[in-house]
Amino acid sequence: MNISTAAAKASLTVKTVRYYDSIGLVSPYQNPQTGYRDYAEADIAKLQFVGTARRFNFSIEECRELLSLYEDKNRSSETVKALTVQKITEIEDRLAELTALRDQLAHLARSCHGDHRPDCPILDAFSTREGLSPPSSS
Amino acid sequence: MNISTAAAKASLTVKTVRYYDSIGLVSPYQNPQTGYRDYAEADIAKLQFVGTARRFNFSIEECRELLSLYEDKNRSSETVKALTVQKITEIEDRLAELTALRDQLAHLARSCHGDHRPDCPILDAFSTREGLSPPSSS
DNA sequence: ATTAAACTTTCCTGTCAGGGGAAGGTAAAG
DNA sequence: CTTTACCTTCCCCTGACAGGAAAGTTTAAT
Repeated sequence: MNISTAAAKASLTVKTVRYYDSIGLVSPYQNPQTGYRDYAEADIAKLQFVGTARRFNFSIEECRELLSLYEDKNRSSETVKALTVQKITEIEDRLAELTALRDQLAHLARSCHGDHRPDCPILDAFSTREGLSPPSSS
Repeated sequence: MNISTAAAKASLTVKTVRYYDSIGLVSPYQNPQTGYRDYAEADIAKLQFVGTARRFNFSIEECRELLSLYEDKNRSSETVKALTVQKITEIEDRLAELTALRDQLAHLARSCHGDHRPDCPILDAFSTREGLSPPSSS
């Protein structure tokens, strides 16, 4: 199967699929005469697997780890669960940060009259940093 | 004031401060003899301003816009408020996505026994994609 | 059979916001 | 005067691809 059909089946772009080959994540058979990649069904399954894991915010390296677990018939589920739980924690940390960020911006927006007068509480808050504690990291 | 003192006062790294000069965001006086940057108090204020805006998730280009508004004595606050409100919307969209992501991962983690048995509902979910609708974009 | 369209390949550059480090010049302290 | 601690520019690296050029291949139409 050619790369564009494979990409379509996995709901990925051709560029992405080629990239996954280049980093050794999902490497299909390559015709020595033409250089064309030839994707088997097993490759499609891997691409779909990676695509789903990526949509779940797993990094490429985490996908590589998950993929090796996926292919390991003697795998145990505890490693996968640990990875997932860790990912959940990361997401919750990010959620807390973003929520604090939104609340502070919303507070600033409420205090800003938003008309043509030159004074602006938002800019003042950014420049003085008094009574304002922006999140430590974004 | 030398660059490392300026960076410390603005709670930024030297690399970051030098980068802000290189892109014309905050450019101090530069001694023609030595090539050393010399930061005035007004430059420090700008660096602090940008640092705060960055911590509030504004992009460099948005910081550039905010900075020009900050320096414009005849500014109106409506532009700043519009930018802030838009940023709040972006953050809320991101919050919704991340919340859905966390819920789905949490659901998968709960269904996984996490022991040494080889079957793993998480990996199964990633490979079959049935009964599972991952967020469209991350 | 020829040609044109539609694929494919590799390679290079760009994104965003800097980080890391080398080579070389300068300033401050002992 | 020497050592240490700065400073400068320059180039490559990050993650996860996207865009596009130049060149080869396959497929469909003529």
